[in-house]
Amino acid sequence: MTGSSAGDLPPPPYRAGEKPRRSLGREAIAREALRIIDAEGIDAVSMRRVAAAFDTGPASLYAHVKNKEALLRLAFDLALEELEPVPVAADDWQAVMLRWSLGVHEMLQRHNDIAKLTFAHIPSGEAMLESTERVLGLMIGAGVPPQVAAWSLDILSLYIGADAYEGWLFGQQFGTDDPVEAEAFFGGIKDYFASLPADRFPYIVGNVAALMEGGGEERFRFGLDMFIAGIASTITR
Amino acid sequence: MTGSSAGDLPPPPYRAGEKPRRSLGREAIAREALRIIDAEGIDAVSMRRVAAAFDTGPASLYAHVKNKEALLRLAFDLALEELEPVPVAADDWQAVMLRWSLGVHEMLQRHNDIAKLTFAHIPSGEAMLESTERVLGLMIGAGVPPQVAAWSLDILSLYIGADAYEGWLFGQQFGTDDPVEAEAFFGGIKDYFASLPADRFPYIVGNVAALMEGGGEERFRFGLDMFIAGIASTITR
DNA sequence: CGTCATTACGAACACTGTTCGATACGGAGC
DNA sequence: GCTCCGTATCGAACAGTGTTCGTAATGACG
Repeated sequence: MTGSSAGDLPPPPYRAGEKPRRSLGREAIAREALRIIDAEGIDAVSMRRVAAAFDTGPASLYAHVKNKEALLRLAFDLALEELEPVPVAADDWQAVMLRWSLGVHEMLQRHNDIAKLTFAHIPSGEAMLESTERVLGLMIGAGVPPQVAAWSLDILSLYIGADAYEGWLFGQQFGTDDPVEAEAFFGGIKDYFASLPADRFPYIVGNVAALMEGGGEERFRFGLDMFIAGIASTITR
Repeated sequence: MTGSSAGDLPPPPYRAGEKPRRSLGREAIAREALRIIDAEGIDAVSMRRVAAAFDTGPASLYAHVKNKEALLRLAFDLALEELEPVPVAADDWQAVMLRWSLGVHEMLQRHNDIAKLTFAHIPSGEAMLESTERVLGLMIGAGVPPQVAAWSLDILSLYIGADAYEGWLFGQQFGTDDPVEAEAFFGGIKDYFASLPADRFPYIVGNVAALMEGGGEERFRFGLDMFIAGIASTITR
């Protein structure tokens, strides 16, 4: 792994004023937070819990991190760094965009409910900036109007994060590891839909299967494909 | 300690003289929670706060509501009820869908950060069921494959909720009422983008305006239009 | 040596959601 | 009239939370 605190780039706005003090502090703390997120989820991250990993109290963290919110953002940035960079020489922007989206989605799923931190995150961190730059360039180069390209990137990020978060919430409702209970949960919803009066809700009752099937990766892929196709349709030639 | 009967302490604190006992019922509690959400946001809703509106303690609520989570869901369902029903006689499904989406979006924005409760909510409540039934019927009737229609409704709901939530978060970052601070916030991001090395990030630096402009209603409408057009393109004839 | 900013951290504050146990009350049965 | 019971009420407390304060230790610089 390269130097983790490479500093060619200006620091993101929320880090303005923080000192790049050399101490085993900030990065180690953020990494511990990410570890807890992976193992037990965001709600398990508390200042006391993180501090306990260093055999100290919560007050010790505030010398390195302004907030709990800042700590979580740091942990999120850490997770962002493990995204594969978008290949430089690629030219098929639709394939690149699809692949990049799936990569982000997978990364979010790898880190438990970290998708919750996705919202309202201005892209920051080198990896994210480079991906944005590359995909933006590919789209504009292919003839997508810049405004459309910019908005599309926003919406795409929103969609990826929201789907990953919803997916986690769904997996939370039943034990993901217990297929029996999972079936009971899904079966319950299914039965509820099916039990509706068919004269008032004919389409719901008649399409219970379609409403329930493929709620996971398949649906995500469908939305992705349709969205990318929509972007492509804005190219005027 | 048995000291409770040490002296003649006859006055029952709450029942003294008059009966301030409000009709503490489930609906009243949920309505108060929604009122607090509207006024100060979800994080301001605490059991003590809600209970205080009825001049009592938090324990009193648990006779009517299982959880704080259940309380919030009740409040959310209350907000859902104020959605206008989808007109029965409509036939242009794209117009209906657009109008319905905008209506939901507006409702979410009316209720502060209530969009946070959108995720992983299986459509429940009569209003939501009827909307689902109607829009589903319109799409399928127009030739949209049932699976596409079902997925589209899911994704559409996800998009509406996520955009509303992100919009609230953005409005939270700066005081919505203080345009000076707002400008400072946006200016900060803008400057950060603009300060990136132009040789490494030419497209970001060259499209700062497009990346920042119209982050609100305009972008939401754009995504909506594109998504609906995408659904329409799946109709085979 | 002293100076001084940075880091460490015990203690405390003001909260949070939730549970327990003891009350009070409205009706049903006698 | 009366007891009896299930429900409603709610003070008190528990185990947490994020954060601040004051103080002690640390280490670089002159």
